[in-house]
Amino acid sequence: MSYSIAEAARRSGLSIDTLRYYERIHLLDPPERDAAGRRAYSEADLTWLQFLTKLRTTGMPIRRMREYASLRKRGVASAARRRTILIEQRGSVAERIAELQSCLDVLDYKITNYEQLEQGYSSAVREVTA
Amino acid sequence: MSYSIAEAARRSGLSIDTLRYYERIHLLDPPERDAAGRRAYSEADLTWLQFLTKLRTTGMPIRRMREYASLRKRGVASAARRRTILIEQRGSVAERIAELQSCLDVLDYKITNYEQLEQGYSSAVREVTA
DNA sequence: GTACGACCTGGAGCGCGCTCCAGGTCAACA
DNA sequence: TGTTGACCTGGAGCGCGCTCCAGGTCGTAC
Repeated sequence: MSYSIAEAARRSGLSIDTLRYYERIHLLDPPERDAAGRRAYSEADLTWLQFLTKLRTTGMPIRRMREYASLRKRGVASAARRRTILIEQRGSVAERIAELQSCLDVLDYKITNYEQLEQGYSSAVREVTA
Repeated sequence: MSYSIAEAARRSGLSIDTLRYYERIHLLDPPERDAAGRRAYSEADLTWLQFLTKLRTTGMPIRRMREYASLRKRGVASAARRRTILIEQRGSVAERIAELQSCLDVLDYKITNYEQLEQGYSSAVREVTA
């Protein structure tokens, strides 16, 4: 089973342009081509794309994804290095979550203030007009 | 008490250039100037900068921060609208946290696999070489 | 009085991650 | 046979959020 670029885009959630772009920058190996020279993405290509989008969502820069991609081509020998990259990324995601949590607290505090203002608590005015 | 731009940068964690940039794009009202025409940031300026950096950390685009900033200048009348913006942002932060959590799960799964590989579980090879 | 360092301005430049475009090929269908 | 539509290529362009630069002004220290 293989997929046209449109189908691969639909399934991966990336745009057609982005798929070609990822190939150009060696994030994705060139997929097979059909008789007419059109890209035919394999199941494995899609799995890899899915993982790439996860990495992207974590905020991993493309340059780092490329490093990971190139290590992957070197097979099992590169497993330790790849693991290190993932562990680092896990750390940075955890940090980011903590950071967002703290922002969430600030937002909650502010929102509460606005609500108190709405309810006529004059003590909230100081905060809201600050 | 007022602060030089260098001091304000140090305290806010933003660069000097960024402070001037924020002023230029009306995220920050022009601070007072000292006798020599140099910026003199007030305590209130710093408080606002601190809040701005929180918003930025949540991923709020600058255009939206500008909207918030301009509402703030309109005083209490704009409080409801500002509250709405913050509530929306809280929602998007919560979503983002959830998304990151799910990425964390994927990373953990992958990392576990790499560790099993290291320990000689051949069943992990399939995953790692995929 | 001159050297220094912090600050000023307007404007150009940059890195990132796409996104769009022109001009072309090809297979399928009316 | 002609038109459509999906796909191709190489390369330019874009929006974001800064970041850097040249050339200038001030106040202080020697």
